[in-house]
Amino acid sequence: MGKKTEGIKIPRPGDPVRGSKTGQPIMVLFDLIGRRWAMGILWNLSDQDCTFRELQTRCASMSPTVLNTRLKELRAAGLVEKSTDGYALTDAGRVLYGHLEPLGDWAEGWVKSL
Amino acid sequence: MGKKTEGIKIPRPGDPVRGSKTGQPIMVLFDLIGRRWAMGILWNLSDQDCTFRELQTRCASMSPTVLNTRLKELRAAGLVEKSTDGYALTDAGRVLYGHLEPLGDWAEGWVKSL
DNA sequence: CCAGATCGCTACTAAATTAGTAGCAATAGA
DNA sequence: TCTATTGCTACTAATTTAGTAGCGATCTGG
Repeated sequence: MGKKTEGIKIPRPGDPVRGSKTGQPIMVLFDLIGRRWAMGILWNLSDQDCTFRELQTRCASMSPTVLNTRLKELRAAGLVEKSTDGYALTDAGRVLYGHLEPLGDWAEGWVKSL
Repeated sequence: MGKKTEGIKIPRPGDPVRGSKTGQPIMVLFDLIGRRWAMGILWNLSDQDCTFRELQTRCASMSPTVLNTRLKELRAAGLVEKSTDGYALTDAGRVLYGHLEPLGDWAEGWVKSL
C-alpha cells in the first residue's frame, strides 16, 4: 500500500515551504490551508464529523486522491483526526476554524458587492 | 498584449466555482484566496504598498506569471487596487486582512506544537 | 540628450498539483 | 452467503504553478 502517495510534504517551520525561504509560521500555514479544498474540509467538519465519502459529497467534485492527500496533511498538521464517525476536527482545528468562521458572514456581504 | 492571459476566471457567487456546485459565498472566497500566494499577497500588502517587483521579492519564488494572475484576480475581487506606490489593499481588502491577521499569532503557537 | 538602471509585465517550457474515473479489499447488515 | 457501502489506491488527463528570458516604457544621472 501507499505506493504512489509516499512522502507527503507537510509544511514545517523553517522549511522553505514551497518558495517561502523564511519559513515564517504564517506562510507555513498559508501554504497548508491554501491548498485546494483544505479550508473547505475544515469548514465542512466544523458542524459535524464526516466520513470520507460524505466529505466527497459535500465538496462536490473533490477527487478521492486529493481528499486523501489533504486529510493526511491536515492530520499530520494536527488539525484533523479520525473519529468513530469518520473524520473530525481536533482541538487545534477547532481554534483555527474559530478564526475562519467570521469569514462566512463577511463573504456574504463581499459577494454582493461584486 | 494579453494573448495568453485572457479570460481570467474570478469566482462569482452562484457559479460552480471550480467544483463547488452551490456557489456559497464562503466557498467562492476559499476558492479565490486558496490559490497559490493569494493570502501571502494580502499579508504583504497589509503593512505597506508594494510594487510588482517588491511583491516578487517578498514572496520569494513567486513567478511573475502567477503574481500577475493573482493581482488581476484580487483586483477583480475588489480586494487589491493600484496605488501610486504600486499595489495596495482596498477597504474591503483591509477588512478581510483584519480577519486573517489573528492567524499570525495563532500560527506561531501552532508550529511549535508540530 | 543619451546611457544605464529599474520597472511592469508577457512568452514560453517544464514541473507539480488537481480532476476524473475505475475499481478493489474490508466491513456491516440481511 | 449475498449485497451494499466504506475507505482508499491506481492511473490518465487537464489545469495550475514554477522558472527563466526578455521586451517596451519610464526614470536617473551625466
